[in-house]
Amino acid sequence: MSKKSPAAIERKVTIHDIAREAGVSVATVSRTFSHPDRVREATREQILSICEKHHFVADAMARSLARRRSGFLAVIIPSLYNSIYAASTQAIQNAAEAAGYTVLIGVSEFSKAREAQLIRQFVERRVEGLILTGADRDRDAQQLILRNQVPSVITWLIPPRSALPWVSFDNYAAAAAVVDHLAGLGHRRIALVCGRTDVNDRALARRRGFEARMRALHLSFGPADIRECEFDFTEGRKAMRGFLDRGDPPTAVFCANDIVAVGALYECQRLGKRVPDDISIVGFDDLPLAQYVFPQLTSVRVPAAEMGAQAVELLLGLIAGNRARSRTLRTEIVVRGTSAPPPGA
Amino acid sequence: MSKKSPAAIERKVTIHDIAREAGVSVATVSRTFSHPDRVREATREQILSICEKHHFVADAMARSLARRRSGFLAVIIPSLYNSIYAASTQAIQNAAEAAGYTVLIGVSEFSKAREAQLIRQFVERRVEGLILTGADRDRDAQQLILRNQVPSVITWLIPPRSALPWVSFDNYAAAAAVVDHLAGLGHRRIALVCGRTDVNDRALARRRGFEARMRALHLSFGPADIRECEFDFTEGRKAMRGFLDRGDPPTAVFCANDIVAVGALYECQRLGKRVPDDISIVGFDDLPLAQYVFPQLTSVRVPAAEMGAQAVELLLGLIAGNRARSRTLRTEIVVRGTSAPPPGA
DNA sequence: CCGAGGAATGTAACCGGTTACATTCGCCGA
DNA sequence: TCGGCGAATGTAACCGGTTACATTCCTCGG
Repeated sequence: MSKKSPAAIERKVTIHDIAREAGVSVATVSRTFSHPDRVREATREQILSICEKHHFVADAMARSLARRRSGFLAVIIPSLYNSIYAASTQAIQNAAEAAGYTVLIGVSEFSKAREAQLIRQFVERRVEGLILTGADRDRDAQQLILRNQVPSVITWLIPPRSALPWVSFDNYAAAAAVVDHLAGLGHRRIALVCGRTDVNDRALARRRGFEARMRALHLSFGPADIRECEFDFTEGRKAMRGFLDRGDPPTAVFCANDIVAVGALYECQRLGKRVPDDISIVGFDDLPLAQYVFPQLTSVRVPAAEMGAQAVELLLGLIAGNRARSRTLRTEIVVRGTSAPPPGA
Repeated sequence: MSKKSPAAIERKVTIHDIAREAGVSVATVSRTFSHPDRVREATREQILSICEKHHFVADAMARSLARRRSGFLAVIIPSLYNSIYAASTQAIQNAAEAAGYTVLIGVSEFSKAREAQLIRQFVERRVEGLILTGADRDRDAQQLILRNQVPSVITWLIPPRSALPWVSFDNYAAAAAVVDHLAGLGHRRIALVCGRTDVNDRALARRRGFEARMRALHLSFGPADIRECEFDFTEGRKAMRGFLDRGDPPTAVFCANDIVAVGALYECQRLGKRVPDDISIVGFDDLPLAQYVFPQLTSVRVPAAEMGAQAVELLLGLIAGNRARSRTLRTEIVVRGTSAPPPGA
């Protein structure tokens, strides 16, 4: 139907063009989209058909500016590689989408500087809300959030004391529960492999939980029983190797991350150590991966998707002006094939 | 220094506020950020210190509108769970960031409708460039891209014929190479497990490559030798079970995805089939996971990060008005412990 | 001493929408 | 017949920046 116009030179069509062609004012065109009920049906249909004809797509940036609402929510996660964040991020996406928001995803790569940069970018973009991972961040970035009063929620950690609300499970308690599980099976010598506590406050919380419960149960452990490393398969192997090389290796190893746990498991198998007969291994996160290995990995299930969804819910409340009500979610140990009583028990 | 003003009522500070306080025009304030060299140093420093004092953060949306440049690049991937996309996406992020762009990530969840919706959103946001996965998409969405002349690049697939340029490896050839590898080891009965070819044109390309090379080598195969399924561990187990239950199972199984391959491997181990002695398995993507299992998985390495980086490079060229030069990247079979000559060879 | 010319800054239009308020218009009841 | 009222639409300011062009102010050579 439509005669081809010289597409090459065609400037982007605006509501002014539409208004001119329809013989109405820009206000009417605008209303056709924003408040259709306030435009007579005949007018509306005529305008819509002209828009159709020119493939008009309204400029969301201009709209955001005029409405003083960006329509953006942002989330910052440490890594795309660890698929545990996929679950929470996807849940965030879905919940945000349902509420009409677009989600900006920032990946900090465990760097405070990078995270600060992302936060600044997001504030510049005037995100309406922000979902953060952990609570340990650059001072200026934190100030930026507070001063600009960007509604924010902390996830993956219950912050010790924070100006910001949270939706998270309790890393400290979850780690302590793993110690209970292993001690309950009869283990006395339990080692820990966790993330780098200097750049990762979630790892720190897990470590503290482990240490506290070990002490409470009068189970002795020394510096050699605790290893910090990146979330990496090879690191898990190395850590396990380190334990096994000792004169009196632990009978159980708690890896505060499944990838590391699988690395540890692999190393045991390579060295002829039977899991769980000779040594028990417990992971954390309950990634799909935990079920892919043989024997399947005992791990701590974390409510990632639920956390994401609830974080958005809380955030929407904050944006609407409600008071913040932090939420603590439950974790659960999924006992599978890598944890059993110690040898000779 | 600064006297506390009633923070609660404080409206967001704009360049007008800054200009007033500094006794200059808004143009000078704007220039202080956009063209610092065009402002006298004394003036600039005074303005900057006032900005500092009020924690002024320029509004990126207003800036985008005025400059007619959103500063957004967008990428659409099918899933966050498959960590192979993490690598390309991260590379895209880094390259885009380096060029001063912010990346919008869209997850289509293998749905054409969802993808179309994302594309529309991105066009509304006036993204300056778009990185797509595959070439099989909603007609209207495709039209939207073309008519609005959004610079775009297709990744993960070399499109059969497309108006859009691509940066990808060759799924068809890579699958054929796997057949060569297995046939070279002496296998004659080779089965395939691949993704759902109705919603995934990358899976289709792999399947076609498999079929073509099998025929070229005069290796017979029937419908029972090919299974399509989701990228899922359990699906891999089921598929392998299906093959093993037959009277004459294949001696090699090519899984066009590592997750599925690991599922297949797991099922073999569970049923007492030795890999690779009794049966060979080859995966695709060479995820980190491939090295986590025992024996380690033979798989096809795909240049995900390189693809992402080059896609951005091409995109930046397109945005700058250069002609599109599609690029084809190389894949490589990484031979590990799951592929060997068939029994009795 | 004067005018040219460049540096610094100001003026105001503009980006593409939204919306408060004003205006127009038709209909209805008094 | 007329004022009032609500629905439909128009007018124009505004969102918060950018920038072309104009203006002001110096410096300096002739």
